Amino acid sequence: MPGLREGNLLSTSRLALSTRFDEWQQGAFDPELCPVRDVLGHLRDKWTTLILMALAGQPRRFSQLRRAIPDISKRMLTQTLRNLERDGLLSRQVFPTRPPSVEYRLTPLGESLLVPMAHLASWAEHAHADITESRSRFDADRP
Amino acid sequence: MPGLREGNLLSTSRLALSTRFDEWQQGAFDPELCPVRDVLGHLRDKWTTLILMALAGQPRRFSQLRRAIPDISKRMLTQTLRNLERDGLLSRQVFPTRPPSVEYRLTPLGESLLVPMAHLASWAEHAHADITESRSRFDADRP
DNA sequence: CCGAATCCTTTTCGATACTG
DNA sequence: CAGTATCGAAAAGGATTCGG
Repeated sequence: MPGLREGNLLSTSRLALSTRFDEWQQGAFDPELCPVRDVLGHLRDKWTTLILMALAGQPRRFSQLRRAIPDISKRMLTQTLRNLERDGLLSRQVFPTRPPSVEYRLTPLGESLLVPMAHLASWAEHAHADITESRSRFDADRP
Repeated sequence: MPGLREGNLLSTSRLALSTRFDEWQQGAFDPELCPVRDVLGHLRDKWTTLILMALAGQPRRFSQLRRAIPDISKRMLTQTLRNLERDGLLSRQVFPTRPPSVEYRLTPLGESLLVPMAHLASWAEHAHADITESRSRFDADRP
């Protein structure tokens, strides 16, 4: 009975999120008491998700990542990789070759993030048609 | 056997994400073929998640939302609400009172987003300690 | 009470040039 | 190859003012 299960899942999610919201509100949204904003902060930036996806299947070297994500600049790639390494979501291994090569791979913690990320991606694909239609309707009403 | 189930879930997620990445790469990351970036774009901005959480438990009026999220400006609240309304994630109902009041509530589509959002929030809370520790270690190594 | 419009500050991002 | 440094453009965000 998928309807019932979905209903329960929704109630649970709704309760979980609104309860957390109330708690953070009590604490005036102190980052210490509000892990989500702190932890998920980097996921919001432009390239993080794409990099994590590129590394989901296999480890890659710096220039392989550049080729995999053609429109990223060296600067942004470096910066985003640093942040992810700092958070422990990926590890950086330098091979002492000439010229040097550096390989990036997801840590177990980084891989554990793939699970909720895949849920979200799946939701996005599912909702895409509805959202596109809603946008058209909205834009049509006001020129 | 939770270990096995987690393992399978991880494999599935990894495959799903890396496959999607490959597909988008083939299409040069055309937004038409890459719904996630398009759909999830607004979720990345500073206030969207907080607003959705504030509305998860109950509908609220504009000024109630301002009080619920003390450090948001009127401008940003208006703008973020507009984007969410445009995407069909929430609905806006005007009551013809004096002075006017406007109520915002999640649509079914908006509520369906709560489910993956709750997963992600749960992951963030779970990973918070690891990430904090990783950051300390990283920062300690380089002054 | 709700929100549009304006102005200004801060942050983010990208192009370029340079190093081991 | 894998970065760092610097600079300027662009976008996001905030404060303020005004109007229905």
